[in-house]
Amino acid sequence: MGDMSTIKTNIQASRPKYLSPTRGCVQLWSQTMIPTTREAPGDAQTPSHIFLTRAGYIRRVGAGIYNYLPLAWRSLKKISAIVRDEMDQAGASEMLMPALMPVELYSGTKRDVDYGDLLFTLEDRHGRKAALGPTHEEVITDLMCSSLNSYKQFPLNLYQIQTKFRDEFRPRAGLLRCREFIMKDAYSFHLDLEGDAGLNTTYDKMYQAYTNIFTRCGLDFSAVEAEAGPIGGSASHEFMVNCESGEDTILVCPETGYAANVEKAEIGPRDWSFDVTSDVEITMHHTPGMPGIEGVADHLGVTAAGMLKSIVMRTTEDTPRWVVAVVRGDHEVNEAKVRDAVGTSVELAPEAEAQAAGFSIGYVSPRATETIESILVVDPDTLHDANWATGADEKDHHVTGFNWARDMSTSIAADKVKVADIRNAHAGDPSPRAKGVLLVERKGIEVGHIFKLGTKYSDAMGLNVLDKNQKKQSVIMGCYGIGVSRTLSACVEMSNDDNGIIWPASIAPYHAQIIVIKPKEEGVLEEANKLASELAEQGIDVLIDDRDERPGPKFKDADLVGLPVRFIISPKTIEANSVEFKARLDAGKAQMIDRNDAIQSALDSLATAQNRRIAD
RNA sequence: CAGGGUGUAGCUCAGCUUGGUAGAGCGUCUGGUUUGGGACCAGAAGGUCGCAGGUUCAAGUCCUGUCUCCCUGACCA
Repeated sequence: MGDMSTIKTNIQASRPKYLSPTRGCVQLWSQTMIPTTREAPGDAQTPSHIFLTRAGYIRRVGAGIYNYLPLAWRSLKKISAIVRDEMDQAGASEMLMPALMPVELYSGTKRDVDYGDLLFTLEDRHGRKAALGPTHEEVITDLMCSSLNSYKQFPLNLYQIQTKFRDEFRPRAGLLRCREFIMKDAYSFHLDLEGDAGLNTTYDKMYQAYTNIFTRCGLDFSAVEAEAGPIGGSASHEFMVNCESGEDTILVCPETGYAANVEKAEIGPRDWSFDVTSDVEITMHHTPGMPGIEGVADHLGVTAAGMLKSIVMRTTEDTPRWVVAVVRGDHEVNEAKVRDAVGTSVELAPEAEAQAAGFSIGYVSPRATETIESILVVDPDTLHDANWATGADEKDHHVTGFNWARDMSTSIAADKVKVADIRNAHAGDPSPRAKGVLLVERKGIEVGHIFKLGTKYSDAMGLNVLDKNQKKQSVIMGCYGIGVSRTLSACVEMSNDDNGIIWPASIAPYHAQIIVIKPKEEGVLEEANKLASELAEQGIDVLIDDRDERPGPKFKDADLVGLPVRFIISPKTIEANSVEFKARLDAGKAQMIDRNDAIQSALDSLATAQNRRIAD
């Protein structure tokens, strides 16, 4: 007896995490709800939407609102279990906040305005306004105001897994963008940035926890730098499932692994010089009603890449200063990069005020800064050529043959110009981390986002405590989100073939499917149950397709549902003391294997299914 | 929100131009024949044609309004 339990404990200790730590579950197809369909609904476009619907995981209730049927719910529970496990290990505590909340909570941070129509609001019978939570910064900060009162309580990291509501402008692609969705959101609280109790330590722990979570989910993903918030630096990372059909674009350095969202990606050093000479004379052209780059380029017979685009911005200081940002005509100015170059936050200048200051909006050139007091910021790509087309600083006029050295000698000499990376990066730009290496573009689906919030919410809502020196300090916060339901669909989006879904072992609703051929014949169903029981003993969840159907539809449905391993039991296999076996990953038909090898084949195959994407 | 499309049986769709008894395939149910990659035969159930109003002897079809859902755009887990 004692020996038995010791052995059992050892087996379980060595059992991979994608298997059930206890006995696996065994369920009959005929006794659950798996409404597969031959045809996709007309409104489904993306693979995850089509297959999750066809394979009987989800059904649409309204725009961006879905039923999670038993299969989907099993997968979602498995994802949630992984999330909980890793969050708990990283020192976070789970709790649950309400989805319904008084709207006044949001007016404190002005997010009722910032969020705008994205916030679902409703009225109760007394005419009081309420909101359905899109995230919970306000609720938890409010809670902390009354519960957090000593520096000794830090650091603190709380999370929940809960349904969120966002009145999206356009819900789409099944579970990928919903109005009601399941999210894990965590919030951490600190008094310092550095040190064991500091935000940065917790942030790094969350980064590692997220890496563990998505690895355990069997996803091919990248952690990428995202646009930083109020703190600056690399204070924000997005976790992207790599997938061609993703709507986010990221840029990757193939050499160093540096990866960033396009809006954030830095561009490596580029050669530049103001002293490029040219014989071409500067010439004025009449270009009536052509403020846009494309029209003018056409009219002047140049390409957009041969033009300079000068965007008038201003700082958001108390006494704003003008900023003229110059990039090549085919590039886009990146506001955050201009902010970093200027050293203070900037915004696009309101047209009327810029006009009043003397800027001919739509026809501005770098030369405007010679007469109007302003900061000139220039992208290096505008500085290795000498013959530019650009605005003439006069309504309805452009010039060709502009030459920095010749036509702006005073400003340049006076060192009034800043040369900096101020444009959006593109594939083919130099990597910021490795010399001579070019950035490569990839598509992804954002499933997680970690963020250093700083004191934005604590300041807005008065969350502060006394520190060791009895000084009042604003609490520093971080927040960490995972789209649980989106993770499910992102996985399908990433991993499918013409016949259906291909799950990794860890988040498949069941690990294995047993197809029973001729279940009504004597002993067949019994043999299936016996095999299922043996598999369950190993922590494998089993779905037995016991329906009295012909084999064809059962095979098709099995492909659709996409469980990693499949057994087929029939009078034939029983007679031969064998069983048919097929991994979902393998092409072709099932192979006859010895009945005694069944369990080992399943275990091996599950390991392959789980690890293949990570190996890639 | 802007632009484009859509709504007829549980699902996929035809019928609308040219108004006249509500259709097909799949699925479901019954009986029979079948049983290894979405079988066959016979039968059955199932729709106030998104909703409201109008034109007409007569509207799924024409007109007006309204709603739904989908696709393309800025935002986001």
